[in-house]
Amino acid sequence: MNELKGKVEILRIVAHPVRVAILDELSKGVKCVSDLEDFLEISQPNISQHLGLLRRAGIIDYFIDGRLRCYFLKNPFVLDLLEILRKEYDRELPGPECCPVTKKGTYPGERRR
Amino acid sequence: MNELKGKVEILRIVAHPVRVAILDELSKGVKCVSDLEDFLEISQPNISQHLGLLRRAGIIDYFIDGRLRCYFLKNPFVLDLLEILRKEYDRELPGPECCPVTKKGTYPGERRR
DNA sequence: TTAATTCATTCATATATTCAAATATTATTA
DNA sequence: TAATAATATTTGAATATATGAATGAATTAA
Repeated sequence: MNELKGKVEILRIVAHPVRVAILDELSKGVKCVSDLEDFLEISQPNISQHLGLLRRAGIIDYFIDGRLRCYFLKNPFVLDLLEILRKEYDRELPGPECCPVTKKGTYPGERRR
Repeated sequence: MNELKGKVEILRIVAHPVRVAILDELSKGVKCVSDLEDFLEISQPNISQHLGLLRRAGIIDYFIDGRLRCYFLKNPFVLDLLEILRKEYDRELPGPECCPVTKKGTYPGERRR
């Protein structure tokens, strides 16, 4: 799970509005599928598909409680991801004026001759 | 850029190995396209397409220096994202045994009757 | 002006994703 | 054992994405 490649794959899986909503909800605690049904506005089979994707990617897992499947978060990287998804970003980055050398030894802003 | 929706869209754009590589490189400083060509193993037109995507998403921008286009990072959320992509995660999350109530008032682990 | 450099755009094709609809599975309850 | 509840799987159609190939600016150098 530590190589970049694996994390990019996780990113790809997470990068869907419904799946982010599911993960955000799971970050508050264990939920069964019908809990999720209550607050997502999509069909149960569709929810199930998203859960399957997330589970096969190792992002979530479940245990069985009676006839409920109780899903929970399993992946610490995703927790950090959720955190920055919730964070406020008010400004853009400072411009590049201060920055390093490009290929041929020019500095940004400096005109090559 | 602050609503969740926009960030999920950014995630979707970033979630590609080549684009992560580009962004990681840009996080070190301004680079022109031919700098990127040197260390990515894909064709220039393909690099250009990825740059175009990233630019249209507001993630990067460029200034012109002679005949070079010097690209730089523009989005602070993406900086945080790159940071957690580089971070080490050695353990899984603790299990759910400690956790909140599911829909019908059962506790995880507790059997419903 | 011509040629070279640097980068972008367009197009075609292969592949992947999304979602709905129908159906299946599994555990519990009657 | 049959019925029900909770959830999963499969299939298929629409759409989106990825990438290579070819081509097209724009700028600069000769």
